[in-house]
Amino acid sequence: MATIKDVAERAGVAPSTVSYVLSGSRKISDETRRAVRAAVEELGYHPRASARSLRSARTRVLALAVPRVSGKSRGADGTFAIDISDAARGHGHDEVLITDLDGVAGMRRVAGSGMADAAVLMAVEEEDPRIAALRELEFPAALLAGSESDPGMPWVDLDWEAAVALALRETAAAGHRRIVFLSSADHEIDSRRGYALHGLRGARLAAAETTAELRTVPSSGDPEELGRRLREVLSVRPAPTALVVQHLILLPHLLDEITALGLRVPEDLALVLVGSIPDDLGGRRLPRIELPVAEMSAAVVRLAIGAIGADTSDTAGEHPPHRLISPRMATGCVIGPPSEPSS
Amino acid sequence: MATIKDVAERAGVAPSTVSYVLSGSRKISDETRRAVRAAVEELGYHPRASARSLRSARTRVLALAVPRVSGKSRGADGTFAIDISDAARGHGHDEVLITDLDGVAGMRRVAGSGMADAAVLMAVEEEDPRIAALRELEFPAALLAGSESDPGMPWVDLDWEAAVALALRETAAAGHRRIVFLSSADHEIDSRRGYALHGLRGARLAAAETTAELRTVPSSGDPEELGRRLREVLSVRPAPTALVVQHLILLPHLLDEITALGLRVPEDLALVLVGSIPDDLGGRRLPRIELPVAEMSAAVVRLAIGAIGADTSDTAGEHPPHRLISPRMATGCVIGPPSEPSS
DNA sequence: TCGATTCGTCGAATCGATTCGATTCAACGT
DNA sequence: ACGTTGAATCGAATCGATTCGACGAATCGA
Repeated sequence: MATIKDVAERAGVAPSTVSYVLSGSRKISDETRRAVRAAVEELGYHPRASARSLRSARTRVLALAVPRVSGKSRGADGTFAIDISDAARGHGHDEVLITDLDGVAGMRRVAGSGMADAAVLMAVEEEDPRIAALRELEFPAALLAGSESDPGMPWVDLDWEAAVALALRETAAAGHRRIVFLSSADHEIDSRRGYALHGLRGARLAAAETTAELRTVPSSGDPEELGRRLREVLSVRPAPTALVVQHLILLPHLLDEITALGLRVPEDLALVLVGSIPDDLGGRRLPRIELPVAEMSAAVVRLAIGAIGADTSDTAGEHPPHRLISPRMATGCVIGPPSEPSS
Repeated sequence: MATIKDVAERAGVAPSTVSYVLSGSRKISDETRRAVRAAVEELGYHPRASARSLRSARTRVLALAVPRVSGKSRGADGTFAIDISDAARGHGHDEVLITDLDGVAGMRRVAGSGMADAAVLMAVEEEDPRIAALRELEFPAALLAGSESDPGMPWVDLDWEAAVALALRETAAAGHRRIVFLSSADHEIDSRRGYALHGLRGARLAAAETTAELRTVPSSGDPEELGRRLREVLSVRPAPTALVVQHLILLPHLLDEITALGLRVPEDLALVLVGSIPDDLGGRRLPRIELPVAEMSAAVVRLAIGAIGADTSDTAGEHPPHRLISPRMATGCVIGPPSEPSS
């Protein structure tokens, strides 16, 4: 493979001159510049990443720590991984995947060997041990999930409170008077995941401002248990006419249960999803609050790259940037009115 | 961050000695070795990846080229990305994601800057331009998909022919006499995707060896069209009792259509999936031929790493290794018998 | 015509780890 | 007593790009 020396020889200049032409950090005569450019072209020269980052102490690589805890589907994680990579490329960076089962070990490896300039952490739990490790290593990072308990770390998250509130508000506005909110699962609430807690808060918010009857039921990681709760809540009379769902992992199973109850969607029961990606739907058009994956990815990459310059020294004074992404209804889907007018 | 020089100073030896202790490539006395080990521990020393790979011309990184064509769901891609990363770690390698919309440009970038030692290409089409680029760049690679038209490239794929044949054979063995095989979509067949063609061949194979009535219908990327074809094929009388599906992207939509026809699964219609990952199912237990993601990932990583040493010179003689993964039924699910005995 | 300034380019040091001789020192044989 | 062998360690070159100080030539003003 061609090196900068080869290019220099071919152009009849010194290697440093080639470097200046490429970086533009010093003025070079038109004539020389043309000669160098031609040599670069002819040899198909590409600077070697390892040499460049050895010298500059910058790799132009972002590390993405993928969650390995069971729970959220890996499908959404993959979607994020791809969109984050795209966003990183937009800033001239590449992305390595950190999939170590021991997340802390993975962080130590990346930070220690200097393979990346910063990390993006997905699906952060409160009190995530990786965050402590990152802080100890003084490694720049941004989180893809809100984290109240960890000030000093930049993060991005969907405004789950607003998202759930919006979904409920829109459902009520469509004319539904008896609405069920199927929130995050028990175990997610128990482990104090931000999206779970904020979703519940959004439901309370919406309940306070509507005259519709609103019942909140936690979901479950166990399909059987989820089915039981669903049957119970839908058997109340008069029956609810709308179901707003935040816990989408078991969505297909949910649809099976609804079908088994003899209910059609959306004729008998309106179904509204909160925070879904198109992949979840498999070609169906259900009304939903989108999870703006591209927007969140772009934001978290910006924060991670922004954290590279800022050292711990000046972090003391300023508080790091956070970003709550506003929810939107997906375009092209409307919530239908209840079948029996109730006003 | 600590360098090898710091470690050497602290241990009272030369940097080269530290290197020899760490690599074990020369004999070092117990005493010195202990001193060096202690210094490494105390300073938390980690060799810098950029320096190491500049010198050794090895990055210990694999590039994963993620497909950006619409079609196959990104969910499965994400699952593969994670499992491939795990497999790579098992061989001491990390994984960068190449998500460039222009796949060839991405390959050129990685190969040119030497950020990775080899590439893994997902979802390869026949006549994939990336393969030509890789060959021209003499960059080691392995493909995650069979490729008859590209000898000279190692690849791994599920044996789709055997998978479809197995699914049909098992369905017939469960007592079904009228079976519909919903194959890959038109556009996949037209673009000569390996899994599509082999799946069809598997259906022909199974048809030749069974007495059951077997009808093959291509799927469609368009939900409406898919619905039309499904209604048509299920309205034949006497009605088919089993549906074997290879095209899983629109599975939820498919289930909706079946429900809309007033059919229950599996009571009225047995449903068997070919090449699915657990994520596809959302908690449901449907009989299916698994897509052995972990096994395929491990195999493709082995091939990619194996291709690193082997240069084009000796590739001329030997043909590169291929690996067809044998299909298996997922455990814990059985195909039910048809409701009206037909024998 | 001579010093000062500017412009364009070069040479050498640097980043951190690896690796190939070279060197030191002890033990050994004659 | 002296050369020989071998074990353990050191020193220096190397990988490829970046960057700072220096240097020669051209240009300017006086």
